[in-house]
Amino acid sequence: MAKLTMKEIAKLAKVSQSTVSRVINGNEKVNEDAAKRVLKVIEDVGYIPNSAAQTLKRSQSKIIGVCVTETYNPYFVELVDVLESEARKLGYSILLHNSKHNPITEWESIQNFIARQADGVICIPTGEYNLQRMNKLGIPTVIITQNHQSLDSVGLDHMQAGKIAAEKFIHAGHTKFGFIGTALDDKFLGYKSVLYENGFDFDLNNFIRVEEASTNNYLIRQDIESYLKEKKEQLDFTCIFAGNDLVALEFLEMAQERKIRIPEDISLIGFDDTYLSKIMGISSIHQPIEDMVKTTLEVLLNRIENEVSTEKVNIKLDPVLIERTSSNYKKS
Amino acid sequence: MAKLTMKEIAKLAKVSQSTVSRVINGNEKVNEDAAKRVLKVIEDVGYIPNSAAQTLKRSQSKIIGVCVTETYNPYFVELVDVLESEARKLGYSILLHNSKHNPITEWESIQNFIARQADGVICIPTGEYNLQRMNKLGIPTVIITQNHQSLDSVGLDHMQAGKIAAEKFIHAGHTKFGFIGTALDDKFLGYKSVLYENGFDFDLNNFIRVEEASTNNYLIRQDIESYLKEKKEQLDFTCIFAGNDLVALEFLEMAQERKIRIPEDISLIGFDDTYLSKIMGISSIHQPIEDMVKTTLEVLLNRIENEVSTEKVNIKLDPVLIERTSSNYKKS
DNA sequence: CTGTTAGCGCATTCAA
DNA sequence: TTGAATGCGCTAACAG
Repeated sequence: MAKLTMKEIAKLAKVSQSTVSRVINGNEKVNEDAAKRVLKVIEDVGYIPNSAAQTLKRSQSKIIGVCVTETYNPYFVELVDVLESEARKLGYSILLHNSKHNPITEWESIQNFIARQADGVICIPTGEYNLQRMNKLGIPTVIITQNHQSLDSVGLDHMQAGKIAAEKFIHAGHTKFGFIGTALDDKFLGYKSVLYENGFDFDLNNFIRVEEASTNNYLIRQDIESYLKEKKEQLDFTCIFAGNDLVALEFLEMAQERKIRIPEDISLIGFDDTYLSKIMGISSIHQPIEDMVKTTLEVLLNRIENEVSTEKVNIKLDPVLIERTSSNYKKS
Repeated sequence: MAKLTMKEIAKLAKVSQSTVSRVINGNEKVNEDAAKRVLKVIEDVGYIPNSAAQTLKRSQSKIIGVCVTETYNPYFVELVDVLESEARKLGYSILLHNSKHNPITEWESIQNFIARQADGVICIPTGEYNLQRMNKLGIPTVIITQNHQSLDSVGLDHMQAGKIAAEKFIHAGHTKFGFIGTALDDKFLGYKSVLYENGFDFDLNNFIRVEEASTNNYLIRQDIESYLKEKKEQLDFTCIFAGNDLVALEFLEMAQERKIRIPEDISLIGFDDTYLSKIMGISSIHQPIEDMVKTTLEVLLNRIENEVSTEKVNIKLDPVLIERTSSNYKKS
């Protein structure tokens, strides 16, 4: 099946090539009879318009470039999944890239999106590295799952998530608090602030630091082990909030190996509410993926369609704690 | 940053547009001085060639369309991940679609790939539905993770996987065998055949049927529950091989709830060797993802570059059993 | 309502 | 070595 062009369809249907274009795009009036003929030929030969040509002509590709940082976390997988199906409903295809937390790769991806004339970009940034450049791109871009003032963004209120976790722990009667995650995380800030407001202290010795780059079980485990080694296996907290479910999971496994009971000895709350937490019975803070995706797409399409460069939009969605067994324990 | 074209680069560098094209593509000789100027301008203004135009002109898009059936199974996620990074190394971008096991969606995706002038297609088919049509597409296509004689394919030897599981169980002293998975699965055939060869019978009452469409924990669980109900909660086997890790996981959870000990009461082997099995300690049959992806890409690129329509290639890779605790038990 | 024409941005042939 | 000219497949303005 050699590739057919409109010209050939036109010849077969005995009309001009522009008429074929008209019936395909269906905006202008075409003689009913001619239209039928054209449609039949298209059907018969299985003609599909060349979108490279359309893109060139229309200066519009109907492509959205999506760049994520990893797919190890099931949360991102679901995000991409929803993104793809929602975008498809709106007539867009997804060009998917995975930066693997590498800013250089990220930038290459963005360049690729530009080269391919993507109408818009949705990005989970690797950090601040490329944000400025992205801003000057001249292509609508929205950040998802995070908030950055310099660009349109829709994320979760991470600060609020931390607060919710802290409140839960405080209400359950805990007095010694732990945190496990990356160094710079609004969740930690929110967590800590609620502790202070309630007269508690956060002891930095109870911060188990996980590297940004620790994106798989094994690496996270190493971070935990090295913490334990440093602390001579002594844990001085009765509850802990984890920056994401992967981290929560590894903490849980580590605890089980050491006969630390969850939640009796240590209560645990994770983040993302992926099925990892579901299968392991880990309480977790839920991110509304569908909402987030739909909102993101709305913001993006709005930028694509009305290029009025109004102020940046920064939307923060609300987190919800999903309670499971890992935090189901009240201190006397 | 308005979008720049070659023409404008040419003007800025005081050369003709074709010269700019020459220095970018670098095949033809260009005056060294002029080349330098062009490169500088490109660098300065951040020019990126419009690949829609290139695609149109070259009849080559450097896009590979990838259509998977789901991303719920982490195995597919990893597959896509590796696919993307390997394809990128080879200068290709991935257009990713998710058919969600719907043949209509699948066909739409393929059409989209054609419209976008994809140079090749890699597909995990939803079934036999679109295979014939795909074959007549005139665009190189290879099936991954499955084998179909009518198209190029690279998959695992599922039959062999079933055999390995059966052998393991037989050697461990089992005499009553179970299987959980979809109805038509070569793994089951392999499994059964080894049982027969060794003088055992497979009792179809021990086949827990999971629907093809049961692609998440909840649906799988329903299939299991309805089986248990039918059998009045009586399980007449001491070992079971699961068609994939998700299914194995649900079986495990169901068993735990019912105080059925794994592996003491029932030994379990899963399939795919995803991290689900790793975190749950489920023995599982490993699929060599990297091998599979690289081989697939090799086959595909070979088709793209030399359109010699030789015989179909059907490659079957070897499965390997990764033993964990869920099968670590010898019947006396 | 329809055909002719121009041109999107680029690679490439042909002259110079 | 280089510029001018052509055309990839399509949309859209224009003239009929």
